[in-house]
Amino acid sequence: MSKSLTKNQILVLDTLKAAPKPQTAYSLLEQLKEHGLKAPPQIYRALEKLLKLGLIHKLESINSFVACQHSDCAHQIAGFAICDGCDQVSEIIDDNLESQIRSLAKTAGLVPKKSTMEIHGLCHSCKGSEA
Amino acid sequence: MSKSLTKNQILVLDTLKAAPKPQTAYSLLEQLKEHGLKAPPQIYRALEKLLKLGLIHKLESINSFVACQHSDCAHQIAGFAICDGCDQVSEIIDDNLESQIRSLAKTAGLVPKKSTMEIHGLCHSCKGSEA
DNA sequence: ACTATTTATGTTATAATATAACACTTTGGT
DNA sequence: ACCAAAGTGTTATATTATAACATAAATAGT
Repeated sequence: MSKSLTKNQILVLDTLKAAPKPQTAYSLLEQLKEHGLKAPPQIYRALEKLLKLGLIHKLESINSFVACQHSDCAHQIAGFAICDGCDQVSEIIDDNLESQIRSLAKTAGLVPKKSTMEIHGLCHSCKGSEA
Repeated sequence: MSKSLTKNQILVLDTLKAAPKPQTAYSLLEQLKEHGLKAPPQIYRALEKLLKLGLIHKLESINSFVACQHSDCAHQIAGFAICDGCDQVSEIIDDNLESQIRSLAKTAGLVPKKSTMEIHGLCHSCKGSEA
């Protein structure tokens, strides 16, 4: 029943898992050309499926994708801390965040389905080496 | 000293203020053609300035822009509740959210600069009229 | 096993979003 | 008046994402 992934989906997921930082669809395509992938839809379709499965996340603010750093975020609400210096991203799962979001949604009269939370800034190491 | 806005900036801001829902750069351009605007950079440049002034916000998850619903969000952290049914957006300013974000950033070892928080779902009215 | 249905594939083309670069003008400060 | 900073108009192009179509593979129902 736990349908296994297809070749393209595995290629994309493995590339994301191996990447040190978020990748755009086109950078994935570039890397996967040597594996026979040729056109954007092949990437976008795999990404779409992986997103639905909660195996990867899209960072909306930088049009990029990362592998989920936890086992499976299918129904979790995650936050992301993104360093604008080195592009390092950490995924934050936090119960408070989740309840906070529910409460905000309620205040706004919205039945929440999906949410994105992305914090940009500088990590300590990049902060240190500023001009 | 409080530099006033230029013609293009005012056009874009007024259009956003008058809009019932978030607008893309290109829909703004379309609407402002009758006022003489002709090319994307004219819109994007105005948007960039208005963002910097905190007079508008960008909704990263839908590549769209809204006028700030408060006086001036220059240094505030705002959340957005977006109805996927009718595109209605409400802007949420919440002290808890702000401190939550600071705390998450701290946990991730990040000095925060800017953040986005967007909740998608259905408003009560759209929820009611579902299939 | 056969058939229908769904899901994925490969491909070409194009849509939608955003910026680079350049020549010129306006604005504000001293 | 002069300089510097910010804005303008314009053309071209980069980047991100999807439509559409023909085919193939996997899944499920009977």
